Amino acid sequence: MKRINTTHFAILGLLRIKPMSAYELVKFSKESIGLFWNESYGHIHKSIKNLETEGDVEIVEESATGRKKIVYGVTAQGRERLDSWLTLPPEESVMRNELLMKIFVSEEHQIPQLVDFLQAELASAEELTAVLAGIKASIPAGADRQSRLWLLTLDYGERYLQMTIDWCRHALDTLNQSNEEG
Amino acid sequence: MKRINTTHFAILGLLRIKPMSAYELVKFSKESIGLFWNESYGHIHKSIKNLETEGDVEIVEESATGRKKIVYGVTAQGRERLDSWLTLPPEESVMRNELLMKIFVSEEHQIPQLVDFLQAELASAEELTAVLAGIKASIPAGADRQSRLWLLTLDYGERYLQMTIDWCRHALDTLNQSNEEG
DNA sequence: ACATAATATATCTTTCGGATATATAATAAA
DNA sequence: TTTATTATATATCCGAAAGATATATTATGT
Repeated sequence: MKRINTTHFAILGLLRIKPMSAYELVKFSKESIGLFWNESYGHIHKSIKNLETEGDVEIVEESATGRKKIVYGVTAQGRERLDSWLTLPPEESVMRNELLMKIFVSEEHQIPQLVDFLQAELASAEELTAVLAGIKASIPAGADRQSRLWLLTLDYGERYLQMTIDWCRHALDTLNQSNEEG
Repeated sequence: MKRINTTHFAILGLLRIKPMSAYELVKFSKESIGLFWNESYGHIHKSIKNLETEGDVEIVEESATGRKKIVYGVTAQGRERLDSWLTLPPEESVMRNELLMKIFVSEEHQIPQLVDFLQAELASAEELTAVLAGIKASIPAGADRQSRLWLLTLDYGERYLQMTIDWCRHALDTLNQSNEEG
């Protein structure tokens, strides 16, 4: 079975929302779906060129004067391909959580450094929660259907971060206890 | 800055728990840290050979007769490198959740297929929860310090799945409502 | 007896990540 | 005012990672 370049479809999906340059696309991707969908600049850049060659995206605006900037948009063919891909059941989600992996392979004498990592993780999750709250506040209350879907992904982010915070606190409690017990 | 092959250290960490063949290693990885740490066979196979060349792992057992099987173990040098890597702060966790991405880039008329995907996701999270419960029951109550670390990662898995289940139910409620409203 | 599933190693290609180079415009600091 | 830094912007390279596939043996189920 031929492997699917999912980055292709992520790009089509985001460009359908609004035409963007590669640079803007990377930024928008990070700010909108970045919490649960990782994309790298190198890969996006390569993919967007492939998509252009295949006729799924096209240049809709190019500033010849001043700072160069190439804005891409989705073609009719690209829209069709995207919709067709969206009907396929999603692949299982993959995660690479280095903190969790380190905890699993650590030994007892390494617990103090794990505590440091957990505190940092807790702090960063709390910070991000505040950022999400700000984003949520900026979405109008009388949400149309499209923003209802976005709110669902935002809600996932909030729950994910809260789960992380709760677990970090639990882990810190546990590790501090076992430290005292010696 | 030179990039780090984290698979190398995941392998060292797991092989330190017990010597294994490449095949067993992949299985063990999936069953122990698979929920939050993704590894592929192709990459593990290549990495284990690199590690052998560099002297971080060694063959500890090889069945010449019958079915061929090569069991690897961590060398003293490998243990040192692992411990040194464990002191570094973990990289930010990365995720690729295709379901969430599809929800973000979908349009209103695609909501019915999203409902199907959410139901499948809910069912699979519920199944996995049962599997984790079985694993937890098999760990003795008077846990030593090592298994206390493992319990923490298991606890993370439980919370992650519960969060997923709660969110799926919320999403299904929301989408069914907006369907009725038309 | 036969088919199927589990065990086991090996290889190949494509996808993906991220470091780095280069250049311009806007902003902050000296 | 000049200088330094940050944000915007494209492009390329290479190593890490994913996963499809080939091959062979040993259990297990029908």
